[in-house]
Amino acid sequence: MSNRDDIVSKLKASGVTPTTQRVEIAQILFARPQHLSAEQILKMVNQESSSTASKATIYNTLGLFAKKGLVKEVIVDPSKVFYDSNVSKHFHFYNIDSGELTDIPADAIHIDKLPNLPQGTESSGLEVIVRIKNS
Amino acid sequence: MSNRDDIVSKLKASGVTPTTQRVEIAQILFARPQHLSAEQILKMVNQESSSTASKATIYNTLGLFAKKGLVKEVIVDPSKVFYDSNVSKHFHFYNIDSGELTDIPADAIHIDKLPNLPQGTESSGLEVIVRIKNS
DNA sequence: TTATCCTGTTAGACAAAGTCTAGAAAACAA
DNA sequence: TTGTTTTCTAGACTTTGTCTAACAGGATAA
Ligand SMILES: [Mn+2]
Ligand SMILES: [Mn+2]
Ligand SMILES: [Zn+2]
Ligand SMILES: [Zn+2]
Repeated sequence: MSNRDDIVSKLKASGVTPTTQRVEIAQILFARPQHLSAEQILKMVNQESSSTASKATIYNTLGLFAKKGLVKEVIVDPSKVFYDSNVSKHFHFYNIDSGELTDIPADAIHIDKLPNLPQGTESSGLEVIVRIKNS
Repeated sequence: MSNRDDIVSKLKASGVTPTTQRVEIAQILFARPQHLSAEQILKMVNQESSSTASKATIYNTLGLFAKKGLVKEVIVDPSKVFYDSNVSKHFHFYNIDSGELTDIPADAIHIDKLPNLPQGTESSGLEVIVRIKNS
């Protein structure tokens, strides 16, 4: 998924017009499963890449990707959102000392008995976060 | 737990000097199990109360209460932290449409098989968030 | 071709949450 | 009381993220 044509196809398949900026951002994100903040992506686009993108475009694009299901927002740190390029079911360790976010495979946690949702609502995602600290 | 003396005892028991401002904030928080943001508490202290407190004191106090285990920070909304006056084990629904945070009793979810923690780390809390939306 | 339209990008102003600083006020100890 | 420490405070500051209004550039119509 690091090939430029694959990225373009992936965006098209999700109904996202593959502009220069979006393809740049997607190439960074989809190079491998990872957790990046908007600020990190902004820096990466404007350092390692040929083309550039503004802050507004970074946020617009990440919001669009999230809406289209291409990335998942992970909210574990009050100071910034992480964008996760792995959208398959999995959970997270969050190291509160280092700020490091790491994956827990879906099959490493088993949840039986989920509660009934409140009236008039439907599920929009299940999150499990194991906060850890250095010992 | 709405009695002023009880609040003072509770703070002392946790090693927190019961100053005027801390007792005010604690009275609001511990009146019942609830989820409040720093801004909400700031407003409540300066409207419904005899004494007042500054923004810095609200944040200092909430940080202190969290460190002493009197409240639990709940991070589900990227724009603000919720302070939970219920520190016993339980989980949360977060309605992304309304911003409402509600409790899931501990016994409504059963998790067996928790993953091994990464080397050199220890657990600091397990969070389960069921994101919901209005249907 | 040229005008018009539409979508996306942009700089930078703006908003909101939270942190920090330096001085004032309380609380405390002797 | 006097000296010492802790707490409180206003407001400047930082950071993340949003908004606006202008602009670019490709598609399309005439
Ligand atoms: Mn924020
Ligand atoms: Mn509960
Ligand atoms: Zn992940
Ligand atoms: Zn709760």
